Amino acid sequence: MKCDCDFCSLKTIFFNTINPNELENYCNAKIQRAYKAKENIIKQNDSIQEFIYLKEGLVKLYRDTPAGNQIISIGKPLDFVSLLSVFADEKYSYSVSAIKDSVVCVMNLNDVKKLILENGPFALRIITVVNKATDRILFDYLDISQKRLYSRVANVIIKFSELSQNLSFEMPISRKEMAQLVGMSIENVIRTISDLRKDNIIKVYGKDIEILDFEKLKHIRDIS
Amino acid sequence: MKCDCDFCSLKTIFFNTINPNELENYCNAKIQRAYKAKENIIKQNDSIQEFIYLKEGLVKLYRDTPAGNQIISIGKPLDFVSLLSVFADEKYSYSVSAIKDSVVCVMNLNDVKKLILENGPFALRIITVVNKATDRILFDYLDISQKRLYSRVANVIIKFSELSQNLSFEMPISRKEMAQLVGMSIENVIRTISDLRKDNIIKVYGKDIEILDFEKLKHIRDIS
DNA sequence: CGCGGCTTTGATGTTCATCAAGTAAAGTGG
DNA sequence: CCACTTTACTTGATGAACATCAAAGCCGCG
Repeated sequence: MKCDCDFCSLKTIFFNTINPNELENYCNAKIQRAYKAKENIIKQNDSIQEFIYLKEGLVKLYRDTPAGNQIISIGKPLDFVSLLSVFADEKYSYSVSAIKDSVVCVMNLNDVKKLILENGPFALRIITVVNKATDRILFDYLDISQKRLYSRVANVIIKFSELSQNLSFEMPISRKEMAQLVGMSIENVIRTISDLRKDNIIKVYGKDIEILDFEKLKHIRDIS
Repeated sequence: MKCDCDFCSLKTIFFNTINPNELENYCNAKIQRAYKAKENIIKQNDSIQEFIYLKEGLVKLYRDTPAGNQIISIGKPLDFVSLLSVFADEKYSYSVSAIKDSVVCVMNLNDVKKLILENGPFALRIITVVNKATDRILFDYLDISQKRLYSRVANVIIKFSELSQNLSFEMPISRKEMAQLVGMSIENVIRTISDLRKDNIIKVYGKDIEILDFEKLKHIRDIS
C-alpha cells in the first residue's frame, strides 16, 4: 500500500527539502503498514534495513534485558520509530510494538542514505530531527533517574494526560508497563497511584484516570 | 593556534571525506585550545556556536540540577565534546570541564553545517559518528539504571582500567565524582570500594587502584 | 598552624523490592 | 452462556538496598 504524499502530514517534516519532481519518486518507494495493538513492529537484533516513522497510533520502544523488559520511550505520531542507532548500528538494540492500533510509514534505509548523500538540506534536516529526538529521550531519562517513585509516577500521568490533551483520560499502558517505564516494581507503582488517589490528587477507575489537582501533581513531579 | 592537519590523528575521523584542496581551507579555519585540569570548556546554557572534539586529555560532561551535579559521560580523546544537541538545540544543556589537562580542536559550527550541505559523504559520516556516540551514552545509562551500587562501582573501575590500559591505574576522578557518575551517595560509593578491597578483588591506596581479580570484578559488574 | 575540602566508618532511618494472599477482569473451552 | 483458567490489579507485611546524619582522620594550602 503506497501512501498518498499529498495528504501525508509527515511530508513536511523533512520532505520540504526535496524538489517536487524528485518527491514523486520517493513517495512511490514509500510504503505504509498497519499494526494491531500489541503487534511487534521491530524486534531487537533484527537487522536495520528500513527507516520507519509513526503516522498514527502509539508505540513503545523497549529492551529485553536479563532483569526484564525496560521501556525506553513512548512513541507518538510523527515520532521516528527507528529512532536510535538507525545510522549507528547494524542491528536494532531495542524492540518496538504497538500500544494502540498504529500505522507506520516505511522507507528503505538505503534510499534515505542516498538522499543524505545527494541532498544537503535534507541531510541537515534529518540530523537535527534525529538528534533532537534522541536528546529528548536521554535527558528525560537523566531527569527521572534523579527522582523518586512518587515523582516518576506523577510524571507518567502528566505525560499521558498531555498526550490525550485532557485531564480525564484512559491510561493506554498497563500497570506493569508503567513499572517498566519508570524502572520500579509493579506493586509500588500501584501503591503510589493509590496514594495519589487517597490524597485527592487524581481519581482512578481502573485504566481511567482523572486529574483533580494538576498543580499539586506537577509539584510532586518536580520535587526531589 | 592552528593545528597541523598532517599530524592530527583526528583528520581521518571525518576529513577523509573531503578532497585534499578543500581540506586546507578547513584546517586553516580550525583552531586548538588547551585547558588545565578543572577548567571549564563548555558551560551549561551557553549558546552553541562551535563544533568541538577532544584531541588529548580527559573531560567530563555533566549537568547542574536541583539535586546536584550529574555526570552524563566521560570523554576520551577522539570523542566529540559538543556531542549532544549540537544540531538539535540553541543552547548547551550540559557543561564540560577538563579532568586532566586537555587539548580540544574547535571548528565553527556553521562551517560544519556548510560541509554537511555541500558534502554528502561527510554528512553521512557525521550522522553515523554522532549517533553512535549518543547511543552509547544512552544505552550505558539504561544498563546501569538496572543495576545495583555494587555493579555500578565495578563498572566504573573497569572502565577507567580499560582507559589506562592497565590493571593498576590512578582513578582520575574523585569519590564525589564517582558518586555523581553512578547516581549514588558518596558514602556508599566509598563503602562499596572498601568492600571490594576487603574481598581482595582490588587494592586501594587513595586514588591508586589495582585490580587483583579481574574476572570476579567483571562478574560483579554483570550480575543483577 | 589552622582552615576547608576530601575521604572514611558507623549508626540510623527512608525508600523501595519482594513475598504472600486475595480480588477483579478478561479470555477459553465446553 | 457458564464454569474454568489465566492474567491484571491491589493491599499488607517484611526485609534489603540505599541515603542521611554524625564524627573523625587525612591532606593540601594559604
